[in-house]
Amino acid sequence: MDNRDVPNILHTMPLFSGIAPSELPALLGCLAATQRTYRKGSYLLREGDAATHVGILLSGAAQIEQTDYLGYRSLLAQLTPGDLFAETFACAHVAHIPLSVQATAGCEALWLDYSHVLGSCAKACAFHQRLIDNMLLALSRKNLFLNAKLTVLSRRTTREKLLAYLSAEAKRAGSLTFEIPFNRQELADYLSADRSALSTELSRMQSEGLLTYQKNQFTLAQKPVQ
Amino acid sequence: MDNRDVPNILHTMPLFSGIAPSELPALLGCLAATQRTYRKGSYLLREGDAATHVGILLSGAAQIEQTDYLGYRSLLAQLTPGDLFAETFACAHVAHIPLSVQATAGCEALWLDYSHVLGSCAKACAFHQRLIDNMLLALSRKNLFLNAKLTVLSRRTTREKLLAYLSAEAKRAGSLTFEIPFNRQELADYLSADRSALSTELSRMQSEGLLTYQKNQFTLAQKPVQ
DNA sequence: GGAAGTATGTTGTTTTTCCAACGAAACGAG
DNA sequence: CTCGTTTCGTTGGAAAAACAACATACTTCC
Repeated sequence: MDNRDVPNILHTMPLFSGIAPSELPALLGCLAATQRTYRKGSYLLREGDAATHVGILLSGAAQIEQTDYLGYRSLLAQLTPGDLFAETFACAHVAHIPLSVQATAGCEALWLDYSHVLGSCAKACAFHQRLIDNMLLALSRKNLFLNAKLTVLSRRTTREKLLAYLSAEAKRAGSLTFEIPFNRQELADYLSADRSALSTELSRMQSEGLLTYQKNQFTLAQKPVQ
Repeated sequence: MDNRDVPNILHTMPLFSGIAPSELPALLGCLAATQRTYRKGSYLLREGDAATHVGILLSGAAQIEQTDYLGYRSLLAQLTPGDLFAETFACAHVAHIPLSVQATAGCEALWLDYSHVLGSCAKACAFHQRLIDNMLLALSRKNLFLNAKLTVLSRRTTREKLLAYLSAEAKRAGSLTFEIPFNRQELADYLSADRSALSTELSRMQSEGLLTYQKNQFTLAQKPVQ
């Protein structure tokens, strides 16, 4: 792949961080990278396809869908340029992709052969190793994110979910006072709860002295002495 | 590390799968592996420790604990011999471990320096690459597991959680009839629901014709014609 | 076989959440 | 400033889940 052909967006992707733009063409060559264009409505991946490649959305938009055994479809994610997809299945040696990726607009995707990602190239290039590091980084970060969300969602009541979420945020901020990146509706969605019930629970907790808040700024009360 | 000193359990660990027992001593040397013994009650890792190493529990038992910002402790996992721990933080380049690992019995652990895991060794050994592959495999498998659980837990009602879980199991089994690996209490725990409410919901769904079950064997009804 | 223990289902009550609807406050555009 | 829009809190009734308590299998172990 010629230097001029390397899409700009790759330079800002976490997957290629630490790799000089000048090295990218050689690396993409190593990886047997191929680029394809898709029309709106066409499929980048179909359920059952072999999980041999890692995809990168370069431009346009696409969405990930899953169909359960009864035929009900659900939307798992919206992809925007720079997003990686299908990487988990390639890494996990899953034979067949259990979901579909459909273009919601005309789009372009770059495909990397996972066996080339993993197998060190004949030239044993240093940036190849960096790529693997970045891949491990991406997977483990996603892991941490999923774990954090799971810790919250495994609580049963809205109050417990809130306390789990807020104390995690306090720990991250290193302070009992902190801001959250969600508005009420987004927080309710994150906690899988109803927005109005969430509002009610929050004001109840405030009246009980568990916490105080204004807009997105929360302050947790100290742990009561036991 | 001498051949005789390689703990047997390593030979059956996914992390070392595909690596011949005869190669293990050299690999462990590459990785600067060190072994330590811990007394019951002592800590293998304390919150705030640097995340530079990956741990493997060789014998005994330990548990992973987390303390939230208010000082409440919660138990995250019980470790048994062969379990990997702290690997996500090392891979994710998290500076400080946000949890503690305490020995619940006398135990032994093997520590691998993550920078050695990643950096290919001077000898560019083939089994080193296999190790990285295994690490990616482990992380992505965990990822798939967390994702599956999250898909279920993000449903709000017990009925929706059940349908999400059961249809995922049906898809995995490739049949509308399948067995689940949980008893009722375990299923309730997995779904973050109450066992008796779960039982009630199951029999209600059966009476509505959504599914049938005996013990752990479930059969989902066909999707109703729309 | 029988006793003890475990797993599952059932029932009625209490608690919590959902839902729909509304009002107040904040915000932005014209 | 005013009008529309969005966000947030509040309310009351409906729905769902939790909870406690008990009944009924099914196991296991002696």
